[in-house]
Amino acid sequence: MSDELKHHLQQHLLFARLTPAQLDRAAQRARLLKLDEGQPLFAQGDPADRFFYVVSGQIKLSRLSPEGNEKVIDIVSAGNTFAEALMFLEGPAYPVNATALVPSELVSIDSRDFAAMLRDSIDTCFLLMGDMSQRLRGLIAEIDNLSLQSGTCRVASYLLKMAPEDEDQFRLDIPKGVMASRLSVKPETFSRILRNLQDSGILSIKGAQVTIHDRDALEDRAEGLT
Amino acid sequence: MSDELKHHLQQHLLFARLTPAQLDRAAQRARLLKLDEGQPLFAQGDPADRFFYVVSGQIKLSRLSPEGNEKVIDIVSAGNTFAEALMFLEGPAYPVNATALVPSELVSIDSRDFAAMLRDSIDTCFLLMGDMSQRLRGLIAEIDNLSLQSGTCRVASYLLKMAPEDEDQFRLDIPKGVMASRLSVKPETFSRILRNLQDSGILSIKGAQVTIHDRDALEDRAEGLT
DNA sequence: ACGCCACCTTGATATTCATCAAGCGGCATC
DNA sequence: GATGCCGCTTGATGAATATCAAGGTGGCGT
Repeated sequence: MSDELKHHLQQHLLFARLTPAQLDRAAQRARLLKLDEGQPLFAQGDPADRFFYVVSGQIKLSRLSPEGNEKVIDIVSAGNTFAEALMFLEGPAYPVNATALVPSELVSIDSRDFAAMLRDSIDTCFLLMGDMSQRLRGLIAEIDNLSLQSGTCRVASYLLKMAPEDEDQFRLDIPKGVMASRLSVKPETFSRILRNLQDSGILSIKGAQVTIHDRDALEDRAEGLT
Repeated sequence: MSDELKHHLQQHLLFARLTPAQLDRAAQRARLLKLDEGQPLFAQGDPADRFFYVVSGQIKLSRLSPEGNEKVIDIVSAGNTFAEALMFLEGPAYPVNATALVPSELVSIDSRDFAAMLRDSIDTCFLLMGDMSQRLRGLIAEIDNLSLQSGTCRVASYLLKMAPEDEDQFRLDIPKGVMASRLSVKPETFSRILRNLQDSGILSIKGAQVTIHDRDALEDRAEGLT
């Protein structure tokens, strides 16, 4: 049982530099959990004493406005961790809601315990700092996107990011409504933007199936050149 | 000379847990620099091999869109560091522009050197991780603000954050145009929002001098209750 | 004190996007 | 196969904010 956990954890960079003894200890304190589709993991404001590694599935991180509007901050997919940066705060509370988009398996790790172990693994500290650094860069890019770019730009660049390099055809792996919120547009607007891109002959969409016809034009849209 | 630098650095948490020898070494490799009003420090995309501590003045961090629009990400004031999180990235490039808003003094520190020193000061690692953690939380709050709140909300909460707890009168310490960009509204819109708040009797503004008449009402606006 | 310049304000208009309301279509259930 | 639900789409309208275009206004140097 603990072996299965170890096996999972070893997949992730954060655990790569631990000694076997440390990994054992981490695995002993870790728990495997399964979530159904739509099942919440934690809510914004809950005390944050654990962080998570996604073995399989997709976890939606979102925030709720007082009026009840939801903004999806990110979708975490298999092989990634989340909430690990909270380990270092004083009275840590999760700043977001976490919900499974599809049936998912997670490993949950005790933050305090892991932090204690970090003191004996400076290499892991550095890995973790690199990780946080990238997240910071990502969030700054996100803010840039939100304040400097139109909805169309955001949709276009997201599609480009989703699309495999060498293949013009692919499937959207998350519901359009969720994707819309991720990009900070309403579902209606998202739909219209996609329609617009189709009418311009840049791509076509059938359900979740996307076919890009003119990648260059799509890149232009992503840059904001009408 | 190096003593002056040491004195400055000791003010900041990041250097609090270094041994005297480590602090000496950091100070030797550090440089003091002065910027005139409006003088750029680095540009978005420049190779990022140093980070900075603000001794006095204000540094504006901003991003530029392809069309030339500027979005102010943050204003760093005396006693704070910035760009330290880039230390852990591979081919680090500054993700923002940095410019002095007023004549400023900075200490610049060699990232690679400091990172090397970090290996011998796990305590400092933890301080740094706490620091990054807070920044992450701040950026998430920022994204929340941008996508879930109106311009008026953002202005109202910013004013509340600026205002001293116990005093209803204070001065805006940065130009309104810069503040507008910080809050992701155009200067015209910013001006109109302020006018609106004045017309509602919530506050009055004369130049940079702000007087809050009804703090409760301002808090309501900040929450989005019209 | 004068004039200049940068910053801010104000007004009129245009654009983007949200909201409201309705219809469509697939998919699961019965 | 009918029923109903949910997610998506489409249309019509409205609100928030940007843009364009003129004025203020204050600070600063001469």
